[in-house]
Amino acid sequence: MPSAPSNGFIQAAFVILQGVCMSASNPDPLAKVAIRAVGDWPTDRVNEDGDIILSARDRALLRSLGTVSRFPKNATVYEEGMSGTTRWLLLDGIIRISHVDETGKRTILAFHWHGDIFGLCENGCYVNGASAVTDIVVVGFDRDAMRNTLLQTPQLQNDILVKATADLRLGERHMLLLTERPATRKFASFLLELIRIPECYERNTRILTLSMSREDIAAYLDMKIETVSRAITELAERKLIIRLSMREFRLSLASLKQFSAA
Amino acid sequence: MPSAPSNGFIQAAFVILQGVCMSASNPDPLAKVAIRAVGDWPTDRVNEDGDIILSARDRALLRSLGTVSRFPKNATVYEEGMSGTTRWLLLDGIIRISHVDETGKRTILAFHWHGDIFGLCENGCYVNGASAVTDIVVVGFDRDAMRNTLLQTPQLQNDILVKATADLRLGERHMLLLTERPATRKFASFLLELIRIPECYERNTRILTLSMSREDIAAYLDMKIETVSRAITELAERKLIIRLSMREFRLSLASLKQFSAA
DNA sequence: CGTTTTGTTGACCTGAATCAATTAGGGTGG
DNA sequence: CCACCCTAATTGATTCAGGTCAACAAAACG
Repeated sequence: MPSAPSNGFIQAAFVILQGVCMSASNPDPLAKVAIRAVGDWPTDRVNEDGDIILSARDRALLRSLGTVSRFPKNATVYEEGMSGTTRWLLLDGIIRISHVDETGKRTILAFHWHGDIFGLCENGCYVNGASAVTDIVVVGFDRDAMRNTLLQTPQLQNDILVKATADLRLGERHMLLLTERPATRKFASFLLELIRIPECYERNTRILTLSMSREDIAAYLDMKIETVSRAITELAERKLIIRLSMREFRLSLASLKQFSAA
Repeated sequence: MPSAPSNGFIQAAFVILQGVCMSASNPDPLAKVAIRAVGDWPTDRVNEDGDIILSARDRALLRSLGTVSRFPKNATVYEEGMSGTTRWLLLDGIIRISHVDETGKRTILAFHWHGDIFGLCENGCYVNGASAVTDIVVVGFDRDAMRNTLLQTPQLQNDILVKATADLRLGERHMLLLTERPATRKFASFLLELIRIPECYERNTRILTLSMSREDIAAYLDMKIETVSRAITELAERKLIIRLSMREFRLSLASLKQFSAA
């Protein structure tokens, strides 16, 4: 059976959480099983939330195949270089995927939300680290069991392929973000990426909620926290955003888009 | 039947090439059909060249499904925003995938070599442009025909999924490259990426051949051509590379790796 | 409340962009 | 084969956006 995480540290986090979180939250987290494909897909494949439409049978398959774990904010799901082949599906909360280079600089390669799959490995080791930005609920799948299942359920495998393709596109968008300049424009474009995530943006009130710290944003955009801070200040001065709190802004969507495209 | 490209310009390039190149090269280009997954994969899935091991039946399927086209150096396969849903498999030569932003800046999101698949689209339009760095041979697949085929051949679909996963990793590596600094170190790491591509690097002689211009390199690394040039000069001065010609260097692998990790 | 962490602001400095001038190659036709 | 042209690449001088270092303010936490 798949994968209670095999590393001692993670084991601990897992066990602690069984106690800490389990009671406080959804008694059947697997009810939430969904795979999300951000982007523009034919409506027969993806519902209005961006979730790929799974058959009852495929949902049941995923449920039977996976093992649920919970981690608290800032816990490590796995570390870079750690051996392991579990693939993870995020049910709830936010994950950051990060890489630390030889000089010690940390880069965040992606944030993930519900319905995202993560856990890239090479030679049986994770190539990046994954840690929780907020409290999270994940499902772990044994890589080989998953592969065997996919080979027997072509439609589900196709859904995963659509997901991978969507993630390729997201990677491209992140790359383009990294090359944007000046810094304020880059940050504005980052905000516009976030409004695509329902968990972050309330359409009616136009309130965007940053769930991550300035440090995480800086690591995602390849900037320094001071520069992020200055970018926020400049956008506020130009009245493109209104600060409601440290991590909540009301956006002037049209002007932001115009500024971002300038 | 799949997809002679529907756009007039491409049609023209295609037709011209039927005459110009067809005779000068492999009479059966489809013999080369292969899908490549760069990275470290179990040896039962990928051969020593990095090509995914396809069954004779799956290779035959791909051949029957695809239409071969040829394009000369610098020709456009498709333009950003162009409508079309053909997915392409590159058989020979080098392709650049590029995006032009609102300010006119061109970013190269990827270079592709034999065995790579390209042609991401959203809402029936290509999200980036693809053009030939060298003369190329490609196979075009109709998206829907391809999808139907994949649903009926789980093993082939799994191979494509492995390919997509490999490309996700390549995207991450590109992202990390973009965040490297200073510029000379970034460029050194770029050279180390290229030695993974058999077409670019001759192991015995340690000669690396850049098939693309300084301009392309700059667009891929998010630098200016002057900065690329200065980086090359610095690496040569430090004796980490020896210039053999404008686009050929002999590498001091160990010192380059050390420098790149500094 | 005091303490610690997180975020902001200011002053200064540096590495890459910019602008400008050459130089080297590659291709063409005489 | 060489002279010419045109493009690609290099080098130099200067500027500037963002990094760095340092002080401070504002939340979060116990």
